[in-house]
Amino acid sequence: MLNKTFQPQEVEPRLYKEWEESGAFAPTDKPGNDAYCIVIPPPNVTGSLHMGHALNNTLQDTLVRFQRMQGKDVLWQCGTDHAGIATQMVVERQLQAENQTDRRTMGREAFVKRVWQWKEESGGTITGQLRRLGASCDWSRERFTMDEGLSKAVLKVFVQLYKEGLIYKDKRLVNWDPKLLTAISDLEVENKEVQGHMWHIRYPLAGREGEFVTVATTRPETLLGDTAVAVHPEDDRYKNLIGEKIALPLTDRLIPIVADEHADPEQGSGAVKITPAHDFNDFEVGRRHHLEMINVLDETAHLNENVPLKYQGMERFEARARIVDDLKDLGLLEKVDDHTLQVPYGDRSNVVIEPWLTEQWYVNAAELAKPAIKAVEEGETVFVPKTWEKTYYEWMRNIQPWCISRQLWWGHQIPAWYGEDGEVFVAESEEEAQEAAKAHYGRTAALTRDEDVLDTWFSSGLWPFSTLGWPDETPELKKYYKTDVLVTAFDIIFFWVARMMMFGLHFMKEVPFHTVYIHALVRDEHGQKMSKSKGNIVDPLELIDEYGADALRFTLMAMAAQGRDIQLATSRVEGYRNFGTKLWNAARFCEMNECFLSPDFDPSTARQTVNRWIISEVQKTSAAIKDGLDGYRFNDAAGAIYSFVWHIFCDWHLELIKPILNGSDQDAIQETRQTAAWVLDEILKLLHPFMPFITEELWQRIADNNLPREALLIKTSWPVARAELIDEVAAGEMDWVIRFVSEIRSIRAEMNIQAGARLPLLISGASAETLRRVDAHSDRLKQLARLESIKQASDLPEGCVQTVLDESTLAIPLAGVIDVAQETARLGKEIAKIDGEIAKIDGKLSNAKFIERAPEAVVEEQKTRRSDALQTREKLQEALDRLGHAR
RNA sequence: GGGCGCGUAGCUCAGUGGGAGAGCACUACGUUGACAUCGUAGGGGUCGCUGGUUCAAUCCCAGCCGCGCCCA
Repeated sequence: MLNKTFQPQEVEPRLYKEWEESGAFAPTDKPGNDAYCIVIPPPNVTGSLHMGHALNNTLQDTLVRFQRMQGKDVLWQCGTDHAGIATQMVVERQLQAENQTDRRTMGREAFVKRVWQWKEESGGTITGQLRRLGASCDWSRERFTMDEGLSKAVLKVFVQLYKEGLIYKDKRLVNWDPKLLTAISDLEVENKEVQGHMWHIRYPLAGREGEFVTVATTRPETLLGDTAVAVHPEDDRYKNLIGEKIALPLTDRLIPIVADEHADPEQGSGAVKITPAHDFNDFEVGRRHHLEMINVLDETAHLNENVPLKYQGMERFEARARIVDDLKDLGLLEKVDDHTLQVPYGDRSNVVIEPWLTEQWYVNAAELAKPAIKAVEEGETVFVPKTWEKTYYEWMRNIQPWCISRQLWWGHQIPAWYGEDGEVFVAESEEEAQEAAKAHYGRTAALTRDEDVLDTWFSSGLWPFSTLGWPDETPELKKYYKTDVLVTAFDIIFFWVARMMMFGLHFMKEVPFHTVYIHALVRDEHGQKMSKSKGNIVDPLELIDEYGADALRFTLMAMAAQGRDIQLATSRVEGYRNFGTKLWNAARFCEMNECFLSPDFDPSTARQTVNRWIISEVQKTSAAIKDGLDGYRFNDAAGAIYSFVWHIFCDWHLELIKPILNGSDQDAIQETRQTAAWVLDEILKLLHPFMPFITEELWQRIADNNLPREALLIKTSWPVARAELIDEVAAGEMDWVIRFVSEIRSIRAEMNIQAGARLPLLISGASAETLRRVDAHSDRLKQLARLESIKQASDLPEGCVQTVLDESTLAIPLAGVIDVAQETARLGKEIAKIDGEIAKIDGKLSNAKFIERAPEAVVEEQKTRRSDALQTREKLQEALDRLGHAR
């Protein structure tokens, strides 16, 4: 016997273990099966599960379970990435906390060893949390971006791209993180709006005593690296100064005034200072005018030896204050305005990023982007919702060289070796580099390896094929590439999706997936983005603890409408936990009533209308779920199963069959029990991808009463909708029964009739079919509407409460009991409502153009609606008239 | 400045060129031994505003107002 409620805490770990040990998560490897593959967006190995992961993996797991049940040979390829900067930071912080040491003191080898050690200890956190969510990925194939095979892939890709000229070294401005002491990519920079100042500084003209050009800047400290002042070539105020020199304040340098369209005459004074080594725009100006590039900052953003002695060694913001003071003393500070500006911050370090001149490795992303753009244009890969394709194009068509080197120790070390003269040898191993060097120098040479490592996304960009074994030609690679769908959030379209597309096409000559499903961002219930600093994080694990994994999963699914963010309210999670309880109790009801599935039960042989009807509804629901999931409309799929289980099966079917189960017709009892058990079984299958735990538990518990199951539910076949099981006649008849009961319940409640009182019911004006239905369903009509009797009457007595059902009038004689005024008001309201509807339809039908131009079916529909409404109105009017006689 | 998206019930959100929906919250009443993590019934919306297209607009188009996000 089932308990009153489902206990997720007890059941979830047990079932998960059972699934995993049974091999249910691994591909079946049966020949002839269609392959279906999803690669997981690898979470950071340092990470822990947040709501975004919960949504992302719930969607994937639902798809994967659904496809698996449909007989596909499913691989959900899982793993984690090494998260270069983030992981290195974590370990460095630990070192500092523990023994006040740092990585430089330890040395590279010891440090990297320490990171690996940490990864072994805590790298399992997030995978354990994914298990709690119910994720059915194939753990036996779990990969890590730094493991041997994936590292081999990275080497091969780097070397090949280098040989093809698509990877190269260049000296240009990068986004430099002066705290982490590494370059980072454009994408790792977060621009924040801050309140700052605009300093207007007078730059004295050389050889023209007392004359100035005023420039405005938000970064006065870069003045020391200025190598020009630019004015717009068409700006009449400055035309005559082009070619003149400025005596750069605080230095002894003379710098030219150049004409460049970068100077905007509308902005400030129209003249701008040019610091090519410290500003991306100025860098371009500098190139155009062959200006000197003076780097005035060191790697920690302190002023270096290229500035006057008094400023050397000063921190950048301290230097700013000092320089402003000095300019003021010299009378060169014209004014200071308040100014809002965008300041670049490192997304990991949260310090202000410096554009800094260094030599780094780059990928020619523009070249790799070309086929990646074309593949989406031609529909080889489709984004769902489609609107994200615009975002993808926008980024891909304006793509910049991708800086891939990082001055870190944790990551894939760049396979480049340098000879003593700086000659570079790129090779997959030191031996090969040595050979190349020998060929080059004609002798054995001492080589040193490039110290830097690669951007983490360089390795995760290979994920869809490196995890399948590439560069080896494994059976998995052959079978599962290209993969099916990538499920991810929009914020990593650039970081990851774009790069997988580029690398996939370049190395596999085929897109990595045919569909990219972009899901929502999960926000808090007020629409705020969840963040630690706001303190509005909802921890998915806490929700799982409180409501169970199924409830959380179903909530996310039900709210995962395309193109819209999810605002998560715990009341919704609670509601879907209740849904699980509802199902549990329905199963309990079946158990109590001995509704046990018979292995040879054939739903097409059911004879009872109520059974034929529910069997039809199962088919419709199954089709709706499949439609929803196939179209990535998860909320529609979830809604279909929810309303079927609660509002059709529980609210109506189980109530409607009670009179049969409690009756004496043994054939009917037998058929009804088997049908109910069969429907419950179908429900478990249909709901399994959404709520895997409760369904699997019920699947097994039901078997205890019945017959042993051949397989776990996770391995059971999906119930494909069968059109031949849909009986529209039965559906129409049960719809009538439901409306009958609802009408009576409604008037009882409105007329404040005692809930328990059994009442006699009179029916008049009924057609032969209606009378047949009354007869066929009298037991259930009487029970659900709390009626003592149902009798046909040609004349209704005075003092009845009345309602209209199609052509017939239902009346409850309550002479002397009902409040005539109240009933008059109620009927009056009904009539007014229907009059409104009739008026609206008449408006359309009297419009000649409507008759002329609207499709015939629409006109017909309106006519039918009108005559139905008119019929109801007449009946209601009659009822009202009768009431009048009672006065 | 460029781009994308969103304004539908008190709240959170679906939806559609032709009869306004769900969950939660709210109100009333709880009978029928599956379920109070429940049942039954009910109230509640000028579908942001203004124009246009159309026989017909909450839905399509334009403008405006408000909000969010991405990029510069």
